[in-house]
Formats: sequence, structure tokens, C-alpha cells
Amino acid sequence: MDAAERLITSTQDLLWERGYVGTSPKAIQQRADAGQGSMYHHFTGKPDLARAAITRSAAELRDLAAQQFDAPGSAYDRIAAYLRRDRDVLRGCRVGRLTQDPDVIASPALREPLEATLSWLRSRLAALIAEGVAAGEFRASLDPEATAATLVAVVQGGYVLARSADSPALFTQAVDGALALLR
Amino acid sequence: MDAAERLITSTQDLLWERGYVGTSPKAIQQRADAGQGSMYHHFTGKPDLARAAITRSAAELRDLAAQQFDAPGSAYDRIAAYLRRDRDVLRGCRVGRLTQDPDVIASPALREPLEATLSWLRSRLAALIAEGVAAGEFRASLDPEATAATLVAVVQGGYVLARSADSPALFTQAVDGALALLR
DNA sequence: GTCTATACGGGGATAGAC
DNA sequence: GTCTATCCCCGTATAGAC
Repeated sequence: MDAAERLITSTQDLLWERGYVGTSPKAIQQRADAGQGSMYHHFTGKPDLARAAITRSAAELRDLAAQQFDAPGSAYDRIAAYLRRDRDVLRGCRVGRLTQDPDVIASPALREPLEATLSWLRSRLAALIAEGVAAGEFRASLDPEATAATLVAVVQGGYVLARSADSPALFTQAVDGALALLR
Repeated sequence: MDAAERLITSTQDLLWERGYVGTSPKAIQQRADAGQGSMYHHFTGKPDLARAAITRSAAELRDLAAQQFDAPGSAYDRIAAYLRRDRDVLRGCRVGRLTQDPDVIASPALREPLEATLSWLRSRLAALIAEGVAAGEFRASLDPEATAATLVAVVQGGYVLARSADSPALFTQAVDGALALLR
């Protein structure tokens, strides 16, 4: 892996762990085993590098989610597979967590990948819910868009509950509650 | 308001806006219109002051929520009143947001108020849901604890969705989806 | 491409005067 | 109680050599 690549993956990790404000160029360089010169040769500065890292994380997240969405099974099965996917719950969501960062939200270039990713998630889930309604799996009165927003929120909020109590079980409980309501 | 009080309320504001890592003693002093000496006279340092501010914010949050929980009306009505309460959605949750802060989570003294608050919220909602089940408002198969966790997660995650898109409507949509499922 | 030198303000605090 | 001085390391670069 060349230096530019190591810088990106190191930044992905640090943004996940510490957020944007909590991540310094120096920390990135140390984790990537790259010098100052190297970093500022490949990127114009911290925002530029962060943008590359966030874009990458967003793409990886979609690929992961798509694996469950595109699996075989009923709509409910695929939604449940997504919600119950193996997750490193206490680390939280590497995309969603950046939403709390004022500097990220204030920068259109940094916020855009977050918006695109969560919006994509909602629309994939909405399509799946509509499919389930059409198949008679879910009650016909469900609003697919609203229900999809609810499910994405449960995942994001599930991380909050789990981290607050240092207990992954709270994530699972929130998700199970949502799946029970969906039936 | 004396200096100690101004320091606490300023810290509350800054923690809400910028989180713990993003909040510096200097910024706190400026907002509180207090000097270094004053801050270090009243508090041993940043963690001590943060602890006071977080504890205060947690108490305020409970008081606010209790207003809806203790209102008259059916269980559903009170849950809906809580979920639909007027909120400054794009600012997010002043307690939940700290959950994303690695230094807060790593410190038992700082994490404890978060855990207590979210746990209290869940148990109040669980009691309300159990009440609704007993009254025949909700289907009997609902697990009150799990459903309560789901609702708290929807609120916390609703903020994430809203901030990602800079749109309070996404919070509303997630909450509406949850209320529709609850019926 | 990467290294080292240099810069300047901020983060987080302590010390002692008033 | 509050002020000012001082400290030391970090954050975030830029400049120029190799």
C-alpha cells in the first residue's frame, strides 16, 4: 500500500474513533507511518484528506448494506438481515457519527457524502418495504418512506444507546423492538 | 448569575454545539466572560467543569421529558406528545451527542450521567407502553422494554438523519413512522 | 515523493500577585 | 475570587532541501 492509500485508511479509522475535530494531521501521519511532507504532497490539508476518507467510508458502507439488501429471501428477511448484521456496535457508525461534528456539518464538501449515504439507505429500505407491502407481508397502511426513515434512525440511535451504557445489547434490543413492530 | 454559574451554562452550550473534544477552556471562559483564574478557582479543570455541565443538562432533559410523560391523556397520546415535542432538531440531543465523544465514553464520571438519563428515558417509556398494553391501546405482544428502546433510538437517530441532510423534516418523518408502527 | 526546519496560535494548565 | 504571567506541547500548516 502506498503512502497516499495508507493516509486515507488511517484517516478513516481516526474519523471513526475520534471524529473530525478530534483527529489531527499529526495523528494521521503517525498511524499511516508517513511524514508531514508526504501528507501535504498528496493532499492539500486536513479537509481534503478527510473528504477522501469520508467518501471511501461511505462507499464501503453502501457495499456492505447492499449485500443484505440484495440477498435472497422475503422483504422482511432482508430487512432483518440488514438490521441484525454483525456489527462492531460500540464503535458506532462511521458515517452517522460524523453528523455530530460541527465542522463536518458546516462544510458542504464533507457533509455531502453523509447525506448521500443515509439517503441511499433510506431509499433502498423504502423500496424493500414497498415490496413487502405489495406481497402482503406488511400491513397496507405503512408509509414506505416514513418507515424506512424510522428503521435507519433505529440503527443510528441504537448505537447511541449502546455506547451510553457500554453495552451492545441495547442496540440489539432497539432493533428487535423495531422488527417486532414491523410485523 | 455568578461566575461559576456562567461557566456551567456556557459549558453546557459549547458541549452541545461542539462536543467535549471540540470545547476548549479558553472558549468556555470567553463565552462565560470569566478569566482563567476564575475558572480554575471554581473547577479543577476541564473534566470537572464538563461533569457539572453534563449533569445539569441531563437533569434539564429529564424535567422536559417528564412534562410530556406526566401530562393527561392516553398512553399513546403521551408518547406521541413526547416524540412530537417542539425540538431544535438540527442542534441534536445535548445528552445523546456526547455519546459520540471518545473522551466522554472513556471516562466513567462523564459517561455516567448519559447512561442514567437514557436509561431513565427508556424505563419511563416502557412503563407507558405497558400501561397502553394493559389498556388495550397496543397489541398485547409488544415487549415494553424493547419497544421503549426502539423509541428512544428513533429520537436519537432522527437527529442524525436531520443533521445529515440539514433538514428537520427527516426527524419528523422518522418519528411519524414509529408512531404509525406503534398503533 | 519525502524529509527537515520553521512558524504561530491554541489547548490545558500552574504560580503568584492583587 | 480574579488577574496576569508563564509553561510546554499540539494543531495545522508553509518552505526549501534532497
